[in-house]
Amino acid sequence: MNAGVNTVNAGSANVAERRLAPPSLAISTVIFALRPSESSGRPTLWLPLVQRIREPFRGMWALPGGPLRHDESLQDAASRNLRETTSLAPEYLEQLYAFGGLHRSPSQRVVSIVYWALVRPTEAALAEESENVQWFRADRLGELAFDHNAIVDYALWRLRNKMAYGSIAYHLLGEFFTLAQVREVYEAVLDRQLDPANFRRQIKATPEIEETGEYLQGGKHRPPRLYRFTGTPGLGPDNRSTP
Amino acid sequence: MNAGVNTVNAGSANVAERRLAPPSLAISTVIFALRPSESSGRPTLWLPLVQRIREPFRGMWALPGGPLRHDESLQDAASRNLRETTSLAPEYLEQLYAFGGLHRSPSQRVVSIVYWALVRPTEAALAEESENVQWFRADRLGELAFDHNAIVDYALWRLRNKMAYGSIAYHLLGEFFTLAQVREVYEAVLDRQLDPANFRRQIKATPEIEETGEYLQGGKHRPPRLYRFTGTPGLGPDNRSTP
DNA sequence: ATTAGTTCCAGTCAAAATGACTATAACTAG
DNA sequence: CTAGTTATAGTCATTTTGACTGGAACTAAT
Repeated sequence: MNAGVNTVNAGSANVAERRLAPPSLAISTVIFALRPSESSGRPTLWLPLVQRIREPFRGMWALPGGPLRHDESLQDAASRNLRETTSLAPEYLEQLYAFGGLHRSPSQRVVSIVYWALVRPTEAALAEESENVQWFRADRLGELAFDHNAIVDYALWRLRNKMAYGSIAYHLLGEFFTLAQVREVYEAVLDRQLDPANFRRQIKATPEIEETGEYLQGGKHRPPRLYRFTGTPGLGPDNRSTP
Repeated sequence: MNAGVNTVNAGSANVAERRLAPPSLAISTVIFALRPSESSGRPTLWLPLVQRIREPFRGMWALPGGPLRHDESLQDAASRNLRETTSLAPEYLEQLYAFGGLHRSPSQRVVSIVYWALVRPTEAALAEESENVQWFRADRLGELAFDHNAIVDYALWRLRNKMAYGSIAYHLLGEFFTLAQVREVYEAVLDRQLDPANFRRQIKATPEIEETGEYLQGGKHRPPRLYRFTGTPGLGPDNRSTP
C-alpha cells in the first residue's frame, strides 16, 4: 500500500526524468469521525492516519491514499482506498480539493485529488487499527508527511463552513440521535458552546429532521426524544444539491 | 492549442494502451463575464469558448484548456491557458472541481482540473475573438464537447451559491461601481428581481464596501454615488478566506 | 419516600434583521 | 418649467436571533 502519493520512480528519479515525466496522479482522503475525548469525555474530531513504510517521509504519518487506477472514477478510487486502509465504507464522501503544488513531494511531481469522508461512530469503532494505522485527534496532529497538515487544515475549515449552513452534522451521528447529540457535534466542530434551548429551536425548524416516537433510555436523567435525519447527503457535481 | 483535454495519443490509442496508460491530466477554465444582453440590454453572464480543431469532437465548442506543464502549479496552468486562449488575466481565479469520470473523452482517459474565473467588463472587452474563440451567453449554450455542459452547469451553481453569501459580485464589476450595478449583477446571476431599497441597505451594511466621493456622471437621471470594494478575493487553500 | 441534582423542553422578551412599501431628492429630456 | 426617471432615506409590520426563565421527567442519594 502506498500512503498519500504515488511514489513510482521515487528514489530513482533524477532531474531530467522529473522535468520530462508527466505529473503523477494520486487520491487521498481525510476521514473524520467523532470520538470521546480522553480528558473530558465529550465528543471530538478524530481522523485515521497511516504510517509511511518507504521514502520519502518514511516513518511519518500521512493521509490514506494511493494511485488512481485506470478503471475507476475518482470517487471510486477514494472509496476503495478508504476500505483498503481502514476497512471503512462511509456514506458521506465528497471531493475536497486538488493539490498540485510543484514541491509537494521531494522526488516526482504529484497531483493529489483529495476527498473527505464523514463516518458514524458505530462504523468508526469497527475501523481497524494496527501498527501502521491509528486514529489521532484532529486538533493535535504532529508534523505529517508531504503537505498533509495543510490539507487537514483546509478540510477542517471546509467542515466548519458546511456545518454553519448545510445539514452535514448528521453524517457524524448514527441513524437515531438526540438533539443534544447534534448540539455536541456542532460544539465539537465549531469549538464553542451553544445555547441548548435556542439550538433546539433552530434544528426543529429544519424540515429534514423527523421526530421518532422513541426515547433514549438508560441515561442518568430525563430521557430525551430520538430524531432521525431524512435529507440527502448533497454534494458536488457528481451528486449535487445544496451548499 | 489544445482545447479542453490533453489528447495525446488520441486516435492511436487502442484498448490495451488505454487500460495500461495512466490517466492524463488537463486543466480547463470556465470564464465568466458580464455583457449586455442583445435583447434587453441588461447585463447577463457570458463565457468564451474555443472551437476544437481536432478529434474528438472536432468542430464543437469547448472550454479553454490544455495539458499541465511540469514546471507550473495548477493555478499557474489555468492562468496561462486563460492568457493564451483569450489574452485575459483575471484577478479572480479559483479551483472549481476535478472531473475524472471514466468516459469523459472517447479515446484516452482524462482527468480535468477545472478552474473558474471572473473578469471585469473592461477586461472582457479586450478579450480577443476569432474564428476559434467566441463568447456565448451562459444560459444559451449549445451542445458542447466532452462533459463541458455539465461543468458549466456546476460552475453556474457554484457562482449562485457564492453570490448568496460571500462578496464575489464585485469581481464582475470595475473598480468603481454604483449600488444599482451591484444589484444588476445579483439579478443577472440569481435570475430574479431584487428590491432596490432593501438591497442597498444590505450592501451598505457590509464593511468591505467603501463610499467614494465621486458620482457617476453622464446618466439620464440623478447621478448615483460610486463605491469601491476593499475586500480580498478569498478562496481555496492556496489563497484562503471565507466561503 | 423524599429530596437534590441534572437534563429535557416549552415558552417569554427584547434586539436585530428582513420584506413591503412610501416619500423626497436630484438629475435629464422635452 | 414640467414630466419622467432614478437615487436614496425612511417607515412599519413580520420574522429571526440571542439571552433567559421555569416546569417536566428522570436518577441517585439521603
